[in-house]
Amino acid sequence: MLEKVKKLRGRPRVFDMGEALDKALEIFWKRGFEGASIAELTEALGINKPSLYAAFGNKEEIFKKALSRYVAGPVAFIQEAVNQPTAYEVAQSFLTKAVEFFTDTNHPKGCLIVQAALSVSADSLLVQDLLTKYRYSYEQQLAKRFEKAKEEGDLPTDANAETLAKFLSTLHQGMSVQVTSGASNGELMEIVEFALKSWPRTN
Amino acid sequence: MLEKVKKLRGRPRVFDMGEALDKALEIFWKRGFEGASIAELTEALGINKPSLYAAFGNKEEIFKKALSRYVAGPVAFIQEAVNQPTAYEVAQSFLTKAVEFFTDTNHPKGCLIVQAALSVSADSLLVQDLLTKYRYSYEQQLAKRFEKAKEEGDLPTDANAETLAKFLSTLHQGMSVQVTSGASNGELMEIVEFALKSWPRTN
DNA sequence: TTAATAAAATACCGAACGTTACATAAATGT
DNA sequence: ACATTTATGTAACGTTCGGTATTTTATTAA
Repeated sequence: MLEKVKKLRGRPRVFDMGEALDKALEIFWKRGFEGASIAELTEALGINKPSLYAAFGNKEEIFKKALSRYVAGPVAFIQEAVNQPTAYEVAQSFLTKAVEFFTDTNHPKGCLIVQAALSVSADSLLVQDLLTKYRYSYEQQLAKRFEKAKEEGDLPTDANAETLAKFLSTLHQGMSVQVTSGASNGELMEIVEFALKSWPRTN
Repeated sequence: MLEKVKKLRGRPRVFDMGEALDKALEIFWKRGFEGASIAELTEALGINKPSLYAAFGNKEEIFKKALSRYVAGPVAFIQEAVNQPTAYEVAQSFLTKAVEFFTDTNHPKGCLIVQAALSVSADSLLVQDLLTKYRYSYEQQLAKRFEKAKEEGDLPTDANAETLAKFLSTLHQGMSVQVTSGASNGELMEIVEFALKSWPRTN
């Protein structure tokens, strides 16, 4: 069994980079990109500003690296949803898992990608745009899955895959707002149940 | 016909306060509460900082006064929706007018109350909370209207007025995010049409 | 003509912002 | 032992932040 710790030269880092990024992620999640200050980040991480900059780069780069952890970890449930056997189950899985995620008390409420840079100053338009593109790419994953469902006869041929995907995406984004405003798991689940009533099926 | 302009003492104000608030509103609408800087506000208004502070107070008070114009003007369509004769028409009016409003090119896209203070620093939690309460009060207006619809036999007795209201509210908030991300009037209208398919009716 | 009033313009306040120079400490390679 | 490498802590950088003290200007009342 190989030891992965190859001894590095120089003074050893006193903090774990992964843990540090997770803490930074939590701050960005709560405060948004601009609402999170470098001072708040370094305080939460227990390190000094030069250490933060040396390890991760400037604020935008710290955010992007925290975002990578977010999409690799918490948000991976989207893949799980897309892999469901039927379009209905894809939609149901996507929405219910989103609700579970949003109301999980182990991390800040709501969705980082939805909220972290919705309204920003002119300095942060690149970050705003980055998150917009992330949202769209997730929506497109759903749309492609529903196109496949039409080919498989699982959705009616007159169903609009893009509209269904955008409908789910819109509900998801709205629920993210709702949960940060205090909506409960139960309330959101009722919304999900109602929203799925009109889901198109072939039989 | 009485002249309303009673001559005031002192140097006359060179800007119109209503117009100034409307311009401030537009900045807050685009940038959010924290994303809008006093410098950007004064530049847009064409006045100096002391004039702004003397006329309206500090940043939070300027925001609140701009917000008052927003709820009295653009957002008045909610009253119109609630006054529709049936629950279905209430929902339809609410969503379609929201889409028209969101995509109106005469002002920034999306909803100020949804977006202006979703993710903020610890300094602006009061503003964040204020907007959350506004959202909830609008949702409650819808819920009360649907309770009335149940009494009138316009909605099934087993319908949950709160859930229906929260469903509409969630869609509204999600569409606000969608439109700031580039969604078109047509795309949102398709979502609205789909969302209304499962609306409960008594016959 | 002068006093009183109120807004304008200039110029500044301390604090916080993101970011970095610089000297020091702790490890390894030779 | 000593050079090299890399992270650390302190302390500062220039800029922007929200907010204001002070002086000047424009108007009305007396």
